[in-house]
Amino acid sequence: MDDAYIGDVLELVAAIPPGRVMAYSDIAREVGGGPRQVGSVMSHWGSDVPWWRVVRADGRPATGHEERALVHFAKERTPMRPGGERVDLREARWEPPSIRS
DNA sequence: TGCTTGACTTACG
DNA sequence: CCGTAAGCCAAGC
Repeated sequence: MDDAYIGDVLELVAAIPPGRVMAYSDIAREVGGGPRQVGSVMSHWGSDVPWWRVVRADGRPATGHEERALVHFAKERTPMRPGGERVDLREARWEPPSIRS
């Protein structure tokens, strides 16, 4: 768990556009490591980035932050599934532009 | 060194 | 769709 890794994760999270989200597994595939590591980084150093734009694989917000995340989702008009508890990943999932040609 | 833990996933029934 | 079980990666004790 080095600073470079932490920086990569936070940087990527900070790059997620409003109204869009990324799953822990998505971030893990981008920066390396596993989803749990990404979760660990977020829990320790994610307080100053748009953490609510990082959701679980099923579209539910991070454990322990469901309520606060929903407020932000409503404010950003994030596409939600019927029921409003989970993000509609099909619509809101964001792919970093770093894939370049 | 070995076991437990955690902002997680995926596979199954 | 829901709950359970197993897999995973690294850190903490």
